[in-house]
Amino acid sequence: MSETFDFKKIEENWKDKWYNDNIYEAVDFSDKPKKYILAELPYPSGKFLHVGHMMRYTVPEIYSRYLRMKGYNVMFPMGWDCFGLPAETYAIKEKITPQEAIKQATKDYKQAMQNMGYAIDWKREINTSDPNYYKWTQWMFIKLWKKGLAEIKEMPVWWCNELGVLADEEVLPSKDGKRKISERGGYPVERKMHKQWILKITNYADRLLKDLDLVDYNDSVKQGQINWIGKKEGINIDYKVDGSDEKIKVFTTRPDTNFGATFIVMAPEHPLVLKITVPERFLEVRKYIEESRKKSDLERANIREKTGVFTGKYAINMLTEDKMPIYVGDFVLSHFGTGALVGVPGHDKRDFEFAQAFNLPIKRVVIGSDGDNSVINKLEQVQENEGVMVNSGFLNGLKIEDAIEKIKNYLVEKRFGERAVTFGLRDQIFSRQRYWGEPIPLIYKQDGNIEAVEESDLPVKLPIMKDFLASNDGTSPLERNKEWNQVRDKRGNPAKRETQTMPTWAGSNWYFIRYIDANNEKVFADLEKMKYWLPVDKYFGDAGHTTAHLLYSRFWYKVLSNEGYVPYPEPYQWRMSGGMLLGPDGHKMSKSKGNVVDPKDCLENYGADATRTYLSFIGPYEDTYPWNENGLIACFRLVKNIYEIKAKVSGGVAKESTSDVTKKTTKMLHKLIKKLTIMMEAMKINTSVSEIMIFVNYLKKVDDIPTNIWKDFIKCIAPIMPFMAEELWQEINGFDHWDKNNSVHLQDWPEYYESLLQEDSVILAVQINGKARAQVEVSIEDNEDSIKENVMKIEKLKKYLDGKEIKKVVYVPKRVVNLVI
RNA sequence: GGGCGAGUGGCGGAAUGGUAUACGCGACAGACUUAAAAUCUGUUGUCCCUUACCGGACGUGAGGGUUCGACUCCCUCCUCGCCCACCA
Repeated sequence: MSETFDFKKIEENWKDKWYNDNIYEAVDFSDKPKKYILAELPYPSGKFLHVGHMMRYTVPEIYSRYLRMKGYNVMFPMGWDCFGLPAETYAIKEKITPQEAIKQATKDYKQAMQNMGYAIDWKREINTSDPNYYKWTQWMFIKLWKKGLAEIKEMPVWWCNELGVLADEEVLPSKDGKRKISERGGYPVERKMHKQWILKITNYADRLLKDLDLVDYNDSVKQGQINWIGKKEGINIDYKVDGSDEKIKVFTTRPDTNFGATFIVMAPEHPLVLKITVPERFLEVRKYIEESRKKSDLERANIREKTGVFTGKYAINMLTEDKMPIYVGDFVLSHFGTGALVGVPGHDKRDFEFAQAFNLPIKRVVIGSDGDNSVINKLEQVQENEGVMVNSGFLNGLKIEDAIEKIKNYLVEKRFGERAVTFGLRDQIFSRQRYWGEPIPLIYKQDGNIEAVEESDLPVKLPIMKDFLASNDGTSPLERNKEWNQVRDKRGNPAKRETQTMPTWAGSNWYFIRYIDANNEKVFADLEKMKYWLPVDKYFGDAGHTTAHLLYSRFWYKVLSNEGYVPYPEPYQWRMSGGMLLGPDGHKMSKSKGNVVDPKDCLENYGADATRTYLSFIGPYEDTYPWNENGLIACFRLVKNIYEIKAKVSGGVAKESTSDVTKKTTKMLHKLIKKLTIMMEAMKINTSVSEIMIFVNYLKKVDDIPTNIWKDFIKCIAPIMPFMAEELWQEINGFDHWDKNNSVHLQDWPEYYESLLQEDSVILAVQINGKARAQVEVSIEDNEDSIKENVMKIEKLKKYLDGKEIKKVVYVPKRVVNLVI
C-alpha cells in the first residue's frame, strides 16, 4: 500500500538541517511581536534525563512552535544548571572531577533534546558552571554585598556530616517524623552554629508581596508566594517586668484575648532571658538554654511536648494588673516576631498545652458559637478564632475582629505597644562548604575587614582540584588549597579569599536573563535586548519550584531592578507548574523501584514524534498520572497512519465545485484547525492530539485527499510531530534541496473560515423538563416558531405530553429545545 | 493546624450552565491466519424489560440549594494529593 515507515531515517534526515541552520533562532529586535517561553533548565548529573523531564519540556516546546507559526518571534532557550550536589555526588561516585562529569552530562542532555527535535535556539545555550557565566553571578553577588543585602552571620544551621551545611529547603523530616534528614541522600542532620553568608530577602518582603499585582500567576501560585512571605499584622506589646526596669516586647495578632493572658514565654535565644532571671534560678535556666541549643534539631522542631523553665520573674498585665510568670521555652522561635510570646491558654492550643504542663491559670475570654461559657480544661474546648468577648472589661460583647481593633487602639494610645508587621519569610543562607559551586568573590584582609574582588578581576575561577571532597571539620575544601586562597588585597597586603561557595540556586536565580544575551562579555546582558525580551511570557517548571525558586529569583531580579540593571519590576509574567509522571506501576519513578522509563528506549522503539505525541496526549500538563506504554504505542500508530495515508493524496485541489466528500473533508479540516487553534492557545496539548486523531480517523475512510487540504493538515501536526511534518511537507511541495525558508516549521499556522464550518442542518436535543427524550434535525434556516412546531409533531414525545399542558418552551439555538410541563 | 488543588467508566482522561463519558488504553466478539502477532470490523457506564427489536430507570465522592436544565454555580460534609507549619 505504501512505503515502509522508517522514523529513524526521517529523523536523521531533518535534525541536523534544523540545527545547522538554526531555524529556531530567536531574533533580537525583530519587528514581529516577541514571546519568551521558558522551561526550567535541567541540572545535569550523570543520570540520563528520564521521561518525566521530557514531559516538562515537550508541552512548552510544542506551544512555542505553535506561537512561531502564529507569527511570533519566539525564544525557547535551554541551558544547564551545573553547580551543586547532583553533579558533585555523581563525580565522587565515578571517581572523576565534577568538571568531567558535567562535560559528559551536558553533551548527553543536549543530544537527548536534539533527538526529541526540540525547537531550541542553541546559540543561546548556557552553562551556570562556565566561568563566562558565573563571572556575572559573582558580579551580582558583589552588588548585593555592597547594598548590604549579603551579610556574614553566626547562625544556627542544619549540619550534615556528609554534606556540610544545608539550607532549610534541603532538610526534610525523616519517615517517622522524629528526626531531620537531608533531602539528598537522606543523611542525618543536626543543628549547629556556623558563620554563614545570608541574603536579606526579608528586606524585600513587602515588595515581593505587593508586586504580585503586576503578574498573571494563577491563584495557587500567588497564594504560595503570599504564604511563604507570611505577612502578619499585629501589635508589639511591651510588658513591664516586675521589680526591674526591663520590658519584654511581645508580638501578637490577637491582642483581643489579652484579658486572658496569664504568662509570658521567651525563646531560649532571647537576649533578655539571663538578664532577668533571678539568681536562684540562673543555673537551671542557663542549663535549659544550652540543652535546647544542642538538642534543637530533634526536639524543638518535632516533639510537641512543651518544655520550659521559670525565670523567677513576673510581668505585669496592664489590663488586669495580674502578675504573669515569665518562662523560657523552646517552642518559642527566636526568629519569629519578637522572640517572645504572651500566653493565652484559653484560646491558643500551644499556650494551653504549655499552661497545662506548668499548671498555669486558664481563663475564658471568648465564647464560641456553641455558647459554651464553662471553664476550659480540655484541649478541644480551646476556642481559637470565632466568637464574642467575655470577661474582658471594655471588650465584652464585641466580636473578635472588632475587639482586635479596639484593643489595638487602646494599647497604642496608652503607649503600651505599637502596631507591628512580621514576616514568616526568613533570610536565605547563601554559603556552602562544598567545592562544586561559584566561589564567593570576597577577600578577608589582615585587619579583618572584607573587600570585594575588583570587577576587572572577575571571574574568581574555581580551581581544578583532584581532591574536592568535603572536609569534615565544616570548612570548605577550598580552605585546603592555599595556593588559591592566599592572595593580596588592593594595597598589596596578604589576604585570604572567602573559601565558601554559593548554593546551587545562585546561578539559576537569573539564568533566564543570560539567555537574552548569552555571549556578551561586557555585561551580563544588554539592557536594550532585555527591554525587548523581558519579561518572560510563560514560565514552565517543576511544581516543587513554584514557591521558593520563584520567590528567590524574583528577589534577585528586584535587586537588579532597583539598581536599574534590568528593565522591569517583575521577571516572570505567568507561571505554570507541571505534575509528575509516575512509573507504569503508579509509583514515583525511581531507580530502586525499577520503574524508570528511559526516553532512549521510547525513541529507539517508536521514534521522537510518537514519544512527543504521547507525552502531550497522556494528560494535562499540571496533573500527575502513570506512564502507560500502550498509550505510546497508540501514538506511534497515529504517526504511522499519517505516513501511510499520504498515498491518498492524489494531487487534486479542493474547490467550491468539488464533490460532497471533498466538501466534507474541507469542513472536517477547518473544524480541526479551529479546535487546534483554540486548544493550543490554552496550552491543552492533550486534547489537541485527540482532535488530530479524529481527523486522521476520518481521512482513513476517504479515498482521496486534495493536496491543499493535506498541506494544511501537515501544518497542523507540525508543532507536535515536527519530523513527520517536515518529511511530508518537503515531499508534497517537491522541494529537491534543503532551504531553511521552506521548512514547515517556519510556515504560517493555517487559518480556518467560519463560513466553511456552517452546517446546513443541526441536530437538536429535545428535552422534557430538562430530560433528553428525543432528537430533531432542523435546518439552520428554520426559525424558532417552526422548530417548536416540528418538535410538537414528534411521535415519541406523545406519551409524555399526552394530556399535559406545556407551560414553557426553552429554545437554545443549535443545542436544545426544552419543553416544560 | 493553615493554604492550594482534585474527586467523572476497568484505566489515562473529555465536556463556553444545554443530549455526560470525546480521544486513547484495556476488555469482549468477529474477519484475515495452520496458529500467533500485526491489521481490520463491531460492541463496551450500571441496572431493568424484551427471544429480538422498541423502550425505561439510575448515573460525574455524599447531602442540600439556585435553575426550564448542574460534572460545571452556591452551602455543608467526606476522601485524596501537593505545599507550608510549635509562625504567637
